[in-house]
Amino acid sequence: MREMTLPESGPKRKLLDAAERLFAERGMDAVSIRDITDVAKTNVAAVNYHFGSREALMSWVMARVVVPIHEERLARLDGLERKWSGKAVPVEEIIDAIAKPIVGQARKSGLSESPFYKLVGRIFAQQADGLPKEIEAQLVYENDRFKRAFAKALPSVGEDELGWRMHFMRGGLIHLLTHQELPHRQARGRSADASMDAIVGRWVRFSAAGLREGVEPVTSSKKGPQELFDF
Amino acid sequence: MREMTLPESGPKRKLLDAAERLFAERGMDAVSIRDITDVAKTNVAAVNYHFGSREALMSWVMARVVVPIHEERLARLDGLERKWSGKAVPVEEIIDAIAKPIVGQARKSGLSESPFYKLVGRIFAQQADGLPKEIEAQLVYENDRFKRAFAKALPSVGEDELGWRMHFMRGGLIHLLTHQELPHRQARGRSADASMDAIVGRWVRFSAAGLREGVEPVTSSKKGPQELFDF
DNA sequence: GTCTATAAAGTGATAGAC
DNA sequence: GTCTATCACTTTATAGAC
Repeated sequence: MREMTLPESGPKRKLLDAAERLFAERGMDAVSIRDITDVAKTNVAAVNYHFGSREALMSWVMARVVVPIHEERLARLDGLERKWSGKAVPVEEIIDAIAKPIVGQARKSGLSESPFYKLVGRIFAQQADGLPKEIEAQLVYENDRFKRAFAKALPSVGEDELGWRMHFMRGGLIHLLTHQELPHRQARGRSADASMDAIVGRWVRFSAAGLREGVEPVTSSKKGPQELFDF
Repeated sequence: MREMTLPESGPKRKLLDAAERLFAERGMDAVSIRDITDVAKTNVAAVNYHFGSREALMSWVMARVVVPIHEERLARLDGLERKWSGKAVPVEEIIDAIAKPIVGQARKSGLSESPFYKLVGRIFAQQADGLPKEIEAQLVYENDRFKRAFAKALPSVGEDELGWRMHFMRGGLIHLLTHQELPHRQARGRSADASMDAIVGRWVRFSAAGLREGVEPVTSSKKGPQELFDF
């Protein structure tokens, strides 16, 4: 685990917590420095003294949310690759390693679940824009690791096609995180299991099917040369 | 086609055009009344005189973008249901009816393609939030029509499950519209066809596979996706 | 209808007292 | 380190002249 130099307490920590809560509740653009210092019970100058600017504070907030998810994802993927020792990891398990860390971190977070998911979704939606360069690079590495895992599991899917399918998949996750409440409203009380785990499970299966589109199911041994056109 | 009372020319039209362009280029939150009146070459009071408020102008801009797409979607769905006369419409064709109108309207729009797609994506992302109530109701109706069409094609998929799968599907489309450039960057020059038509085609197939997850393929008559690729 | 001038409130950032 | 006071701007909206 890379250690981030983030304070355990003190005013910096109070500002980060306050900003995170407000960003989650209202969206990044709708929170002023004064809103943050009011909640953190510091003076208005504290943000600029401790972080240099509102922008810099925003970066730290995003980093603090994203980095643990990133690290848990890589740890899970490492684990899977060890478990399957060189062989391709099944698609569903790879996708699981993308989604589960979000649910896990939501519980560890001081925020309630729904705002936390919205915050994470918004951060992923703007695709790391505004994150410190160093962390952006980590996310690029993460994306590459997962892409290679998928490529191994789906050798007949061309590289460009795979990139797009991962893009669509990610979009589904972001929409789920930021607008969890919409399908819930439609399913008035009927819903079998409304927990995030269940919903994420639906997303995993949906995405796995999408990624596998056009790929012949492996019945017993390798089938004939497919030569799928990947438009 | 429902006729909207939108001016063909004059200052109202100039303001709508300017606002649309700026919203598309910079995002809804990053455009001030002054930015708009500067581009429209009117005085600052014009927005409030003609529309009452910045918010109201925003609603009109969104409506003007969304309504033609909405109407073309319904027209296409009507056409498909006529064509298949009561029988279930194939999933790919329904999804096509969701996506194609966006590409069509992009060409009719005065904006260049990329900003137009971003604008549409952002409007869909906030799920009609901020739209006039009347138009929001139209979108709810549209969603219901498409959901019923999918339900007919996929009778073994439960209603809640279908709602979630459509949600994931929509998320993929939104992400595609708002971040079209990301996978393009990965595929440096290799890409076979980078047109929006081709990308939307990829999304249609991805989504169809996701919607069909767990559904037994119909083996009775000619199977396979042969005649479905009309992109 | 069009325009200027201005109100009233908010913004991020900072100088300088303590 | 903490805080107040304030700067220099920007925001939406509107009153009132033309």
